[in-house]
Amino acid sequence: MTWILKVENYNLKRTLFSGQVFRWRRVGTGFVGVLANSVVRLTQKRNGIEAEIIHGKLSRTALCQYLNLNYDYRGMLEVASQDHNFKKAMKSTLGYRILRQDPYETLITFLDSSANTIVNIRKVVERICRKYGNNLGGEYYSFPAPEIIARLKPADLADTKAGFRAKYMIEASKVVQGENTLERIAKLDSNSAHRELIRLPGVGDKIADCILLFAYNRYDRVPIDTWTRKVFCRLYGCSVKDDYESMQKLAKSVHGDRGGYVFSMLFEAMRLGLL
DNA sequence: ACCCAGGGTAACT
DNA sequence: AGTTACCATGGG
Repeated sequence: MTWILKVENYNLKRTLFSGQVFRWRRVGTGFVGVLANSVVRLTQKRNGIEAEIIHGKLSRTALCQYLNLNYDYRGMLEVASQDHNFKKAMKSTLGYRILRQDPYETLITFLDSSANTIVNIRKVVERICRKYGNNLGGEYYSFPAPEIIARLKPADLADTKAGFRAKYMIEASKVVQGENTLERIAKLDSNSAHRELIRLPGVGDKIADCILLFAYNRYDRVPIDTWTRKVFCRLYGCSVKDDYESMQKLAKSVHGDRGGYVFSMLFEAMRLGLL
C-alpha cells in the first residue's frame, strides 16, 4: 500500500530526527518507523510525502493525523514571523513539523529524556521495544503496552540502560494502565491537563508540557528546558532564575496559543547551533 | 577525575 | 519558598 500525501513545507528529516520523536531510522532514501502495530516507510518528495505501509494495517486517516497534516502550518508561520527572532530561526528550521504521537509512548520516551541525551534516549527506547514489544518483522518492534511495563521490576529494565528512569516508567505505567487516564486528560483544558500529568511519578513541569505538545498538540503551553531557557534569556531578556510558570506567561505574551509550536522551532534552531 | 545531558524528587535551609 | 544532592549511564 503506497500513498502520496500532498503537502508543502514538510521536512521529514528535520521532523523525524528532532527532539520530539526517537524511533525513526534512515533507510536508503527514506525513513522507516513504527506506528502502533504498523511499520511505515516515508520518503520526501517534491510535492509532499510518499508513504508505504510495509507491515500491518494503518489507515490513511491515522497516518495523516500522526503527521499532523491538518494543522495550518502556513498560517502559524505567517503570524509568528512578526517576531524577528522567529523569522531568523525560520530560515534554518522551515519544514520542521510537530507530530501527533501516542500519549503513552510520549510519556515513556520523555520519562527517559530526563538528564539524558537525544542519542542515548533513542538507544534506550529501542532496547525497551526490542525486549517488550511485539516483533513486526525484521528489526521492527511495537511500543509495549502500559500493562506490559507496569508488571516489570526495575531489574527487568536494567539491560535497557534506562538507569534511574526505569522506576518512573514502571510506576507511571501502573497509574495509567487499565483506567483511561490518558484519554481523560485529552478532554481537559491545557492547564488542568498539565496539573494532572505532573501527578504521574517522574513527570514534572517540563515533561508534562512535552506530552501536551507532542501527543495532545496543545500549543498554548511551552516545555521550558535548558535550551528553551537559553532561547528566552538570550533573545527575550529573561533571567535564568525565573520560575517555570512565569516563563510560561512570557511565552504566551509573545506567541499566544502558538507558543508551543513556535518555541519548538526556536529550540531546534538553538540546539543545532543555527541561532 | 571531572562535567554535562530536552529533569524530577526528597531532604534540606 | 528556594536550594541541593542524588538518581544511572554514556560521552566529552
